[in-house]
Amino acid sequence: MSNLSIGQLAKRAGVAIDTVRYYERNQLLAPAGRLASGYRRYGDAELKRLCFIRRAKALGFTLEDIRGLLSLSDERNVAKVKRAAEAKLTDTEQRIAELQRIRTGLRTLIAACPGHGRAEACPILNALTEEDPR
Amino acid sequence: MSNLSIGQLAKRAGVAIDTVRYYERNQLLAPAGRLASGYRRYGDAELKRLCFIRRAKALGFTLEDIRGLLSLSDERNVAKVKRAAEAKLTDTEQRIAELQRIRTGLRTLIAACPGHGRAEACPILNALTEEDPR
DNA sequence: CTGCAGTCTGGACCATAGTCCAGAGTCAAG
DNA sequence: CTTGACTCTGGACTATGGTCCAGACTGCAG
Repeated sequence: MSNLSIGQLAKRAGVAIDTVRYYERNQLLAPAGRLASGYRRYGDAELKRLCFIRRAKALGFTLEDIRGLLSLSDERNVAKVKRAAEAKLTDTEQRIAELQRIRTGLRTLIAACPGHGRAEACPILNALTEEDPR
Repeated sequence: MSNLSIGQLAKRAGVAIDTVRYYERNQLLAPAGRLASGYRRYGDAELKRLCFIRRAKALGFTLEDIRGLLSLSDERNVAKVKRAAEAKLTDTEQRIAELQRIRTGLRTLIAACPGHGRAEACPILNALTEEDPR
């Protein structure tokens, strides 16, 4: 079992030292122990946990979500973990749909804009300028 | 030409009063003038400008972007406006692709997870827990 | 033993896009 | 004139996810 300083841990997990301490402040990752000097010490379990956090973040989970996932995985409650992943999938799909709506709007405007001439002929400016307080 | 108080302006544009003042602090929207008392007064131009901001935000532009668009539209520089919209489209497409990548990851994990049994059999936890610090 | 790199703490600060507050002053209807 | 609604300012506070800093202490190599 490795016995890592905060700097070594951070390097291995690919995050900043300050981020590790930030996670500790936010109850995501506690050190395995401390030296007499107060220096934090981490083992393999903490390294795995930190990698878990990094990967979950890459999947679009917030730190709040991850706190939940970690407590679930501590409980080894597979059903709850699956439901959390499904909820995050739904959420992700909604975000995609929203962005696609935006994309469609932009494409329409760009396609209709000559890109030169008077501003009055520019549908982008017109679409944005039109009074239409919903 | 209407002569609006900040409250009337905010109501017509469908935003909060504080938001109007926030936009002013951030150089997005200045009042047409002030009464002797210091009360802000707005005309049609400001109402249009505020609606512009609201609509651009709905299209996914940040306030920073919008500051740029507003100065372009002041310039009536259609080519630059079109290029800004195209840049935002590219940006939007990248965000969609990123979320789709996340969605694929989640779907794969969910499909492979039995939803019950031992945590070791849960691919969601395993995928997240695997050591693989890139 | 020296010196430098690493670590400690608490708190300030970053961007984003606001929201809310106190305390004072003002506007307009009745 | 009174009263209630509106507005003024400056600053604090929200959430998210960190980043940076000073000043002090520690660990380790040479």
